[in-house]
Amino acid sequence: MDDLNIHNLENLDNQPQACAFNADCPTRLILNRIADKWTVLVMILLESETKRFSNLQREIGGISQKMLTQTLRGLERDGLVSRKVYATVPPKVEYSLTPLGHTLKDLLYAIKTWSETNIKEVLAAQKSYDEVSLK
Amino acid sequence: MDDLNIHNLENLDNQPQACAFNADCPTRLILNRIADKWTVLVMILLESETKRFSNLQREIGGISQKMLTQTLRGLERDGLVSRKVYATVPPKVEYSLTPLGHTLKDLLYAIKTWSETNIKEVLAAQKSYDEVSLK
DNA sequence: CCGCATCCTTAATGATACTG
DNA sequence: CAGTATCATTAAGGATGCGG
Repeated sequence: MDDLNIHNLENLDNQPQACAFNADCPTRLILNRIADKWTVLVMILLESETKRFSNLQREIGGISQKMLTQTLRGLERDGLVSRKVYATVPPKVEYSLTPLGHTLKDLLYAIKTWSETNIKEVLAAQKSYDEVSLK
Repeated sequence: MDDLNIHNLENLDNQPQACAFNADCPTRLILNRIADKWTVLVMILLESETKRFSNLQREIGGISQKMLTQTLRGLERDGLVSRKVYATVPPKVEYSLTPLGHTLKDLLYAIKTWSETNIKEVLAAQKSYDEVSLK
């Protein structure tokens, strides 16, 4: 695994194919994981405590059962979320962050904080852009 | 604009519809912007210096002209990127981050750093997950 | 050089029904 | 409750050609 195509992102002009900028670099996988519509929301909820499937679905507005399942499976496959099944009737499944998942805490909250801080400015920019486009 | 549905993310159990967890909250727009396949790559390139369209396309492996245009337009609309057209023949268009865009610098680099730091562990987790699934 | 418009293909998501 | 499976729908993306 030491031959992964991971390079320094500095001096990009001298390394046009560096790291994630190379379509074949595995680092792209991480970007595509974070760049998932639901990943951030699911992980922020799991960051504070273990939660059940139905709990997550109730708290995340607009997510379908299919999408939640898909997101959780992807996160589990990436080693960010762990899934614990209780052999009871009815079944009970608990999701939590793995230690690796918890290392994303600061990043997740940075995204949350930036979003909340700058949403108004972004909306204003959109409004302005759209008005100009109408001319 | 003071009536935006932005709430505290703490005590989520008491606020199941808080903020980005509400499908109708505008904060979702920000998540969907960051959760764009190309946003992070484009913005990291523009963070250090102004770049031309063809320059960006050359440096981002795998992005099509259509997707780069679409990403840049979206970022421009959100007030994160500014576009400067030179009325020359042939035309020259320069892209750079706005002051608002620059405020994402730390976040962008946090994503980059986390990705580079943990890519091996994620790949190992995927491999392990896939092997178990085959049984 | 930049990038829009069009057509076409493929991937993502939603809706519904069913199971341990 | 927590899914899986299937089908239908929609959205995303690629390819090509044209125009400022």
